[in-house]
Amino acid sequence: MSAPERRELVLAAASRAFARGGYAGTSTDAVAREAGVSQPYVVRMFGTKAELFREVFARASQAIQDTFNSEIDKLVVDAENEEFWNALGMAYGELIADRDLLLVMMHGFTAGSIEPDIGAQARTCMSQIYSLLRDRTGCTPERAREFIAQGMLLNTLLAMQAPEHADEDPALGELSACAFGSQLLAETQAAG
Amino acid sequence: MSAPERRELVLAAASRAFARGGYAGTSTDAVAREAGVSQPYVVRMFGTKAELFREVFARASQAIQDTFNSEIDKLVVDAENEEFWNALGMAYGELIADRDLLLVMMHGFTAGSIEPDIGAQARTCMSQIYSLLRDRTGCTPERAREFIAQGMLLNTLLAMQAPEHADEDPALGELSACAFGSQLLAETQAAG
DNA sequence: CAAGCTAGTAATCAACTGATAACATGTCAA
DNA sequence: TTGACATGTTATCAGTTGATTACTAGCTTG
Repeated sequence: MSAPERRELVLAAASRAFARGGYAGTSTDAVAREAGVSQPYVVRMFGTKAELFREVFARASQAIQDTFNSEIDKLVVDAENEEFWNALGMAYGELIADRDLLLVMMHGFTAGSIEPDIGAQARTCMSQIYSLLRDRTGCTPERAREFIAQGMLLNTLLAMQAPEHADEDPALGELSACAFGSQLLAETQAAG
Repeated sequence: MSAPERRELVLAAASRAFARGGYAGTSTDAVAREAGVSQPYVVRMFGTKAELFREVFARASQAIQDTFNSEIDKLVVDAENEEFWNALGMAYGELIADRDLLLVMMHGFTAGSIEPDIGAQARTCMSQIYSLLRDRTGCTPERAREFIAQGMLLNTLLAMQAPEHADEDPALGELSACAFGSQLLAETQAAG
């Protein structure tokens, strides 16, 4: 297999592994096993574990921005209209099909105090998403904040596997249903 | 020093340490050094690292619920009134004085896939807070969701040290100011 | 004083981690 | 054919980690 192909394969495996364990909780060996290659190969391919995580995180960040951009391209932009924001929220739902993406983001947001480079990257990511929303929709800071806050709640509920355990806890189920919307909830339950 | 006193001391140290590094990223030795005791003593006092984290997390969870409960006791409950929710949000601000509390919560929310017991506890915590809000204010699921979502955004921004770096990135600064409110922002900047 | 309990520490361990170095294999151009 | 480069692996290492065991000093009670 060619190096770039293998690289993509390892990055995909790393995304799954980091999504599960976070930065500190995932060994390079775990990534290697997930990718079906040897551990030293993973390390040499990316230099350090931190570099590998940063690349995985950068791709997740880019994927989210791409999704928002393409969705805003499609929609009639009207920041005053709740329908518009619902549609944009549904676009975030597309991403939920790839759970790992959001979990990697989530872990990146919390890994900053342990690995300052990751922290800086996480802040840049958040800043870019906020700027994207503001610039392309012309909305108020409050509206953008509310939208992002909703996203953070979804990330958190996903991270704690709330949808999968919704039936065990009525209150948690109600919150999950309310946050994800009923159809997305069914998807995430099936996935978990 | 008596055992219960020492225990409190170690728990406080563990709270600081875990807030910094998260569950996986913090060693029992790091906690021990922070507390000024030996590493084996920390382990024997709590059995395992996971047990220690769970106790730290349980206290953080309880503190947040206590804050909400006592604030709701003080306020005139009116779930339709935005003033009421602003006041409750400000109560969350009291907690920001103890940054570690929120960071421990945040890390607990993401540690579930690595340590299932912690995951279950995190879900219970979220469920209790949601139930508390719903039961004591009589608000709609949507209103409770929005309030919690706002809290998750604050946690995330704190975790990525957004307030401390607000001046380096105008967009991030604007988001932070909007999320925390300007006076709380100043506090968190001073703390960081 | 001696026996026992409490509050600790020092020494040690096996497992794991990220990283390095050395080696193997295949392919392709001169 | 041979040499160089690309794509990997095996072997190895020093440091860290959570946990166990055995020990010690101080207090208290009979």
